[in-house]
Parts: sequence; structure tokens; C-alpha cells
Amino acid sequence: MTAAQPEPPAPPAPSAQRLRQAGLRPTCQRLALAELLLRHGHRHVTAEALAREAVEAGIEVSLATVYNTLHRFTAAGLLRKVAVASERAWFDTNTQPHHHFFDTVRQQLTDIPTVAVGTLPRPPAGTRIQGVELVIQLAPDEA
Amino acid sequence: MTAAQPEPPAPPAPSAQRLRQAGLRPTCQRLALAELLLRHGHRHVTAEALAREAVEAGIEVSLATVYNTLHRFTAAGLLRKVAVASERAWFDTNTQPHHHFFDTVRQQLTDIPTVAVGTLPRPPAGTRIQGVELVIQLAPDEA
DNA sequence: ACGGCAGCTTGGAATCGTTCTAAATCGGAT
DNA sequence: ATCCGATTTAGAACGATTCCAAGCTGCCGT
Repeated sequence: MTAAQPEPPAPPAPSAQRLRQAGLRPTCQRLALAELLLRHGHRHVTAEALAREAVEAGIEVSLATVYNTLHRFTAAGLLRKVAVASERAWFDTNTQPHHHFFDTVRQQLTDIPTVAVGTLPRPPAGTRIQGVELVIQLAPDEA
Repeated sequence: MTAAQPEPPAPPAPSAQRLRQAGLRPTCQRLALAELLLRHGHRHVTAEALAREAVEAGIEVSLATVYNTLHRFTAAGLLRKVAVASERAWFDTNTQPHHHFFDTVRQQLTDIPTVAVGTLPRPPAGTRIQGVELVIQLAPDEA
């Protein structure tokens, strides 16, 4: 390519901006992970799975950094940690309140189309409601 | 006490019978744990907490046995393993379907008086619903 | 451009709940 | 009493996650 171009600076990938706005330095690892996570629609990931995916995509990132990043992103509101009883911790790129199916055998988390949860009970004295998680556990059909 | 008594055999503790009916040998460890668990109303326990309680009650039982016992009791339907996102596994002596509050700071599980969950969505093809868990996470009031 | 520094990344060790293992012990039918 | 399979147990092993200390790297002011 010619070096003469005034170099129309590639419009800053939205990821970089989102990170900066969240007070996070857009390092290459974070950018790469953000691409994987936030580029294509909503996703549900575990740390291990994301690390594997990154390696397969040719991104050099340590498992420790994947954990750090998932936590930072969560603290910054870019992700939501799903409170599901699983061997591994799950993170969801959809931060809006919604609920999940969890396949306990295949260890897979997916969104529930829609469910209505009735009026919530008043929390015990001295406490406040931090979150509400409805999980429908699935098992393979015994067909 | 006098040894002359015809020893009116203490009416077999219900625990022993319940264990036998469940196909579990009523060993002393199991009986002792069953007493702790099933004697006084409904309870929510973790393995570690139950082991500690047993030791304090003068019962000699290893942590491994507490784990074994909780699992056996669960398989036998005497307990229910609560699917809550927690560092530790929780067991509930109330096996009826109901839901929970989980205090994420104090790490305490309690029953929710009543909540209505609307009609459940149809499970994805090839799967069946294994359980439904609604957990309301609590945090201490910021007062 | 350059230096400096706080923030970030990293391999490896450490932690923690839980499960596994292999050997000793126990319960209960014979 | 004896025997055999079920149970218990201490300790090792495990897997996910966090911690640590050392080395890099964005980024800001110059």
C-alpha cells in the first residue's frame, strides 16, 4: 500500500472507545477479548472457553488476564456475571435483566425467551435485593 | 440405673427407619447427621458447616463422610441440593419445590415465603426441564 | 521523541471446596 | 461367630480461581 495517503485513521474501533469510557486502558489483550465478546451479538462464556477461543484466534493472552479482564469488564458494566450453580463462572454480554436455561449435562447456558416472575417478596430487614436469577435446569431428553 | 429392667426398647428413632426405608444403612454417623438435619424443622446447610456442627456436638465424623452422606441423602430424596451460585454447595431439608434468598455477603440461604413464577417456556428440543431455581440475591442494606 | 510511572500482563505458586483412593472397619444376614 | 459387601476415613488429588512478584506498556507531560 502507498505511504502517501493522509492516513485516514481507521475510525477508532468502537471497542477502544467503550473501554476508555469505562475507565479501562485499551490494551491489546483487552481489545482482542472485547472483539471476541462484544462483536457478534450476545454471548455466554466461561473464562476457560474464552481463553481457548482467544488462543485459537491467534491472540496471546494468559488465563490470568482472561479472568482479570472478565472481572474488570463486569465491574465496568460491559458484562454481567450470571449467578448460576455451575462448576465454572459464566459471563453474559447481555447486561439487561433476563433469565437462563442451564443444561447441566452439556454445561451450556442460554437465554430464556421470556418468563414472568411474580411480585417479589420484601427482603429481610437489613438487606436489599441485589439481583434476581431464575434458572431453568435442563437435562437431555431421555428418549 | 438398674439392670433388671426388661429394657423397654426405646421406640426406634424415626431416623433409623427413614434411612432404612431409603435403602441406606443406618450407621452411627448417618444417624447422628440425620438427627442434626431432620430433627428440628427445615434447615439449610453446607458440608463444612454440618461437619463443624457435628464435631461441636461430640460426633466423630470425617468431612469425607459428611460429603458422602449429604449426597446419599440427596439421592434418596431426604435432602435437596439447592442450585445456587455460591462458593459452597447448599443442601435443604425441605424437598418441596420452593425458592430462596441468598445473602451473598453473609453467605446465608433462607426460604422465600412465596413467589409466583409465570408459565415456563418450552425447553429446547432434545431437553427436558430438570428443575427451576429462583434465587433472590441479597446484600446488606447500605444504611 | 523521551522518561517515568501507574496500570497491565504473566507464569507459577497458592487456595479452597470437593472428590478420589486404598485400606481399615462395620452392619447384618447366615 | 463368621463373612462379605457397604461404609468410613486420612490424606492425596483435582479443578477452578486467585494471588504474587516481576517485567511490560500505555499514556501523560515535557
